[in-house]
Amino acid sequence: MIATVTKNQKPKIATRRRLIEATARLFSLHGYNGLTMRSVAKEANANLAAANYHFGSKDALVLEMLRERIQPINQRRLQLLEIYKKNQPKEPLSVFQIFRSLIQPIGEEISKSASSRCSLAQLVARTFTEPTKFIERMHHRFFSQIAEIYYRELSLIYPNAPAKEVYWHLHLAVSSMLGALAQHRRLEDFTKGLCTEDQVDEMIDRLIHFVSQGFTHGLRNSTQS
Amino acid sequence: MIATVTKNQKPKIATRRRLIEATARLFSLHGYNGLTMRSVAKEANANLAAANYHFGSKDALVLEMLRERIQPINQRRLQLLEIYKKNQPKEPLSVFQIFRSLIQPIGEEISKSASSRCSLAQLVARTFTEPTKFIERMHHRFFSQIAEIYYRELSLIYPNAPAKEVYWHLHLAVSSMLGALAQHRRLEDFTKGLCTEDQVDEMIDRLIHFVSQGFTHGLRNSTQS
DNA sequence: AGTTTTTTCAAACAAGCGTTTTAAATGTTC
DNA sequence: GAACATTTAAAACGCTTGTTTGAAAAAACT
Repeated sequence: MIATVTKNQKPKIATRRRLIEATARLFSLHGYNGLTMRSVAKEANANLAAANYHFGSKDALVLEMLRERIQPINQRRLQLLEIYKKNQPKEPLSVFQIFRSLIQPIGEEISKSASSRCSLAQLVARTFTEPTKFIERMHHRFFSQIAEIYYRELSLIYPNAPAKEVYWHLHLAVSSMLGALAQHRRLEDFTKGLCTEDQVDEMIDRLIHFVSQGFTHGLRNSTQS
Repeated sequence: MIATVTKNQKPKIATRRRLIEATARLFSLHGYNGLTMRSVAKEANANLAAANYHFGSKDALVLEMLRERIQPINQRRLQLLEIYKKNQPKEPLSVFQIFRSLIQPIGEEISKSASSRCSLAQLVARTFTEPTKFIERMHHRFFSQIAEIYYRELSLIYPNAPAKEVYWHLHLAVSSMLGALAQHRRLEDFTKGLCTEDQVDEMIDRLIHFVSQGFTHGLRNSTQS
C-alpha cells in the first residue's frame, strides 16, 4: 500500500512532485474545501488515483504539502534570530529585529517562487483561517513552539512587562502579519492600482515596520530595559 | 415562488429568522463551503426545502445574512465619524479617532450578540478570506465605498503625504483588523490561557491602539499638519 | 532472460451536495 | 365555512465528492 523505495531512490518521483506542486497552487487559490482530488490530478497531469496512491488521503496530501512549505520558513526564522544575536552579542535584540526575523523569511520564499508570487502568502494565511481540524493539528505541530520562542525573545526586551501584556501584543502582531498576507491579493484593488500586487518586498518591509511600531507603542507598561 | 406577504406582515417570520441565525452560526464556524443547506435546516429546526423556499438559493441565503450583519456596522461607523466631527468642529479628526470609528462598531456588535461572542468576528473576517465569487461581489457592494471614506479622512490629516503612502498603511491597518478578528478564537490557545476569548472589549481596545500606532509611526514622509 | 515490485489507468463505489418536485398541512381572508 | 396563499414535509433529481478496486503497464531486481 505504502510506497517504499528500496534501492534506487529516484524511480519516478516526478508524479509525486507534480501532485504536491499542484496541491500548493490549488490550496492557495481555493482553500482546503475548494481543493478536490480531481482538480489536483488534472492540474498535475496525473491520474485521479495517483494522489491516493502516493499519499493515502487528501488530508495527508495537503499536510505533506504544508509541511514542505512551512518548515523551511521556520528554520530560516530561527537562523535569522541567531545571526542577529551573533552580530551584537552584548545588547539584546530590538523589537524591529525580532519581527524582521519573523516576517522576512516569508517574503524570501514568496520572491523565490517567481511564478504566482502571492500564492505562498495566500497559502500561509489560509492555514490560519481554514477551520478544519487537521489544520488545527498543523498549528500545534509547526507554530506553537516557534510562537513560544518569539515570546521569550520579546520578554527579554521588556523584562518588567507582565507576560499577559507581551502575549497580547505578540498575538496582535502575528494576527496583523497573517491578515496582511491574506489581504495582499486585494492590495491592488483596494488602493485603486496605486500599489501593485507584485511589490512583495515593499509589502514585507512596510509590514515589518507597521507591526514593530504597533507592538512598541501599543504596549502598556512598556518599561523597556 | 417568491414569498410575498400581502397584508399581515408577520405571518410566520420565525422560520425565516431561524434560518438566517443558523446560517450566521454555521458560516462563521465552517465558512461558505463548509456550510450546507442540510446543516442549516437542522440547526434551524426547519425543513431542507425551507431555505430554498424562503431565499431561493444558498447564495442568496448567505448574502442576505451577511447584508443583515454588515450594514448596521457600516452605518454605525459613519455615525461615529459624524459624532467625532461635531464634537470638535474646528480641529480635524485624529488617527486614533478614525480607527476607533472603524473598529469599535464591530466590538459593539460582538458584545451585543451575547451568545457565541466570537462568531461575528469570525464571520466578518471570513468574509475577506473566502475566495468565492459572490463574496467578491459582496466586498464591492459593502466595503469599497466605506474604504474610500476612510481614505479621505486619513488624507485630511496628512495632506502632504502621497496618496500611495496613505493607501499602503490604510491597507495594512484594515488587514491587521481583519487578521485580529480572524485570529481572535485562537487568542486563548496562543497565550496559554493568559488572555481569554471573552475579553472582546479589551481586544478591540488594544487593536485600535495597535493599528493607530502602526499607522502613525509606520507612515513615511509623515508630514502631519 | 524472468520475476517481483512499483506505478498508472479507467471504472466504479457510497456518501454528500444544492435544488426541484410532489403533496399535505397550516394559516389568512372573504 | 370556502377559497386562497403560505409554509412544511418527504422523496427524488443530477451532480460532485473522496476513496477503492482490479487489471494493465512500467520499472527494478536477481
